[in-house]
Amino acid sequence: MLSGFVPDRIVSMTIDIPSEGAAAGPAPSFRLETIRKRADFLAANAGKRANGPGFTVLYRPVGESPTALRFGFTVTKKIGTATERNRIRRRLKEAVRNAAPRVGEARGDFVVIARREAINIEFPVLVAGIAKAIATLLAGGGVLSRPRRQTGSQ
RNA sequence: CCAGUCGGCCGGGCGGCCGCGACUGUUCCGCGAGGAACAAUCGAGGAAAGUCCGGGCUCCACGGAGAAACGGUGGCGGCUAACGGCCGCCGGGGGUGACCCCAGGGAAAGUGCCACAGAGAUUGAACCGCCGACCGGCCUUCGGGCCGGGGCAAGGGUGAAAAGGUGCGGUAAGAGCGCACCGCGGCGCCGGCAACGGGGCUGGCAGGGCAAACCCCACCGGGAGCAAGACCGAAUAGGGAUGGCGCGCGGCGGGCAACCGCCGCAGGGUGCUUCGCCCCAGCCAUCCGGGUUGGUUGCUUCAGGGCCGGCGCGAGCCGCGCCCGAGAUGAAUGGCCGCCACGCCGGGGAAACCCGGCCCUACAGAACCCGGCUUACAGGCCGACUGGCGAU
RNA sequence: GGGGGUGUAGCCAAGCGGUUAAGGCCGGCUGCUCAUAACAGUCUUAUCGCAGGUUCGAAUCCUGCCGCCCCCA
Repeated sequence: MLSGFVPDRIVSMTIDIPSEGAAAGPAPSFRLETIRKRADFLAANAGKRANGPGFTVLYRPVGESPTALRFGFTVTKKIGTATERNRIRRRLKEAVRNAAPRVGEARGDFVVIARREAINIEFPVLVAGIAKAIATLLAGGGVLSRPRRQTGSQ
């Protein structure tokens, strides 16, 4: 039963993020592995989540996964037109590609869910936000995802 | 120079670093399916959009074909694979003009509707009016006057619309009553492929509007859509076949039999008990078929675009000579930066232009492929033409 | 990819060719009450989603757009 579930909010710890050189300088080579199966997205839904500027990150530590680190991107139709959705997803992917190597050896599935504000957020802010969210999740922080309520009983 | 009309085009450029997808090549890894690295090449649009039409392609249905029903289209001719698209022409309307707009067949096939106002609204009428020729009556100064019967539809008024319009004649007043012109109907003639135009004779006029009301006529349309369709096919559960082992007793029914179904008893489980409820058959092996997640294919080179030459007023057609060519699939074409154009502002200059600064760069993302239509769009370029003003 | 519905005042809505577009809620004012509510009376509020067209006349009919909602694969 889902009734006895109490989401324990964990205090978000501040993590040192190298602020200088966020946008300048060539990003280190990093190959982005993306999630493509619907089942993997649904599985990540049950894990912890952390919010950033213009997005939410879901984390699912997968031990036996063949690839150690994978990222998925979700941009729903409600957010905007096709051009806007494309732009948001590409910027988020690039932000992840710039931010991911700084958090060290991460393992598991991360799903980035975009919000509409992501289209106007400065790119360095996006990169820093992604790095912070990933670090928070890897350190065990974040908020547990609430299970979806089935009936409207109060 | 100002104002305007029409048509066509562009939709920032160059470069650096780090990335993405496809294909080809080389190398490496792997028994293999396949994977990795590197290099070269290519990698969004004029609307890729809306999904409003038309096709190709695929499957389904159907003897060929036609009809009914339903839906669509609607001047004529042409273009086209086809179209509700485009071109040319005709007719009507608007504009000084360039030019623009029009669902533009049929109202004597039938049905229906036309509110309010108005006297009258469709086999239509006389409210205010006009007349006093004709008939009757009264009066008379014998000129005529008045009243009634009656005649009329010109004028007023109502309306979107009131039995052709204007003018002259005519008349008591009037009226296609007569005439001229215009409009309309009928019949020839001429021009044109045709829509239609021109002109002749003739008819005094036959008769309202609405078909984006039902309808009639002509023409067109079978349905669904690449998530179409084809192939491969995991785990788990379930289905079928065969074999092995197992399957309490009795009755009834079916069957040659193996066996199957139903009922009762026995047995087991639950439960304190009566009662009640549930179980009473499978397990294993091999094979087969359906099928979900997933994968492969369809999948991009064809009614393709551009240059050139020829034909056509044009839409287009022909010729091949040359050049070009996205293919993703939780979905590639991106992130950051520099310079320069374009634009704006300020300053200088007679001008070309120079210097400094700043901002903007729209609408928007392929999803099987084409032809159109419609809608969105910062800024800019080119050409043709019209009207006005000025100069020569 | 395919299909359906809907848009009328701040809200819910009727009207589907004919004067000036019902009705209810809300709001304003007045009465009643010591006061509020309720009740009674009265008043205001409409580019009929937008743009063209047909018609004498359009919220209504036709065409093209726009927004919102829903369904199927």
